[in-house]
Amino acid sequence: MEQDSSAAYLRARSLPGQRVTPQRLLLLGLIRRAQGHVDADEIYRRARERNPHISLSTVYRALRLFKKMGLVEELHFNEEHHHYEVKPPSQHYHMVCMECGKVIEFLSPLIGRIVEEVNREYDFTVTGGEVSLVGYCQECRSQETRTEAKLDE
Amino acid sequence: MEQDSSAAYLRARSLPGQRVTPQRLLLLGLIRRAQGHVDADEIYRRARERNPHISLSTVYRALRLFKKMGLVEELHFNEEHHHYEVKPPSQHYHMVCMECGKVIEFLSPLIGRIVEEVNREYDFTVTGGEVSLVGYCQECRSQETRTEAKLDE
DNA sequence: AGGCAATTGCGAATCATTAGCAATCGTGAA
DNA sequence: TTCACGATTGCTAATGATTCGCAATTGCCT
Repeated sequence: MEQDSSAAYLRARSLPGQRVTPQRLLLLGLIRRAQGHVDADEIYRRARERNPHISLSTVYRALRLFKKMGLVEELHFNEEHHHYEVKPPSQHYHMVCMECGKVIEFLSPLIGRIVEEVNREYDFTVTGGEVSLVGYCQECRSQETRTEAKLDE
Repeated sequence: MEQDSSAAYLRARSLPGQRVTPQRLLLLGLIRRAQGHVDADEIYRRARERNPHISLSTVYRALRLFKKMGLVEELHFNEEHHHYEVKPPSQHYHMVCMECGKVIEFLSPLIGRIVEEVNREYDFTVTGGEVSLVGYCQECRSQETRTEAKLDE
């Protein structure tokens, strides 16, 4: 089952000395099966359903490790906290609705072209990246109940 | 002088009831003249040189206001804190070197094409966005002293 | 000039994330 | 298979960035 395949997966890309623990297996499994991006707290919440004693520190440590191992990608939306997703579920990018917060994923061959261009023009070796567009989705655009929030209120 | 032009600039786009204060003028002036992106702490440091009593809260409040007014753009790099820059100094994007942290700005007409594509394909009205590529710059790529930092060390 | 609401400064609060440390548990060698 | 050592965990406390609460100021409209 998935636990096993994660174990092999993890072990295969571990650096020497790195251990495969049940916590890491659980967390990686959760992120893998979480169709899309999740934040640390969501992962923590789901992990506790399976292992009520798991610690938030462990979640953060695992995320940091997975990121360093290249297994997951850290995303920076408009918010104060980060989101994570397995990498690469094919290179895709995000579009966030400023009204309802919905995140739509998209992909475009043009992005590969941009990366090439940057590599060439600026002599920079691009290893990853993020494209986050913001705007309004169709639903939110149609309802004119766009209550403009004042700053201090 | 710049103070005055900023005053006119600010007043012109203020909502009714919004005030033009010396603090806001100072802060906006600093961001405008800060060729490129700066973070809140850097702005605070520079602002104190001119007004030692200015408060960090005021800096954050002004940034939030300027962002809401559309005067500055908030950038999310790999870090825990945000960066800001005046908007739009022409639509451009960023490339961060993972080794030395240098940020290179670039622009590409392809990005406009992506936005159009997204608008069309997903019925999403894009109002802004961010493209952050990461990789290694030429200098860091050449020095093979790429000391790989272990996670816990 | 005068008054009221917007803004400031300060300190404390909050939120996400990280660090310290003793107890535990994978794992490679015997 | 067992052992021992070091990697990892789970606490809890610390940190760093950002926001809040509130009394004191101060733009700005009349």
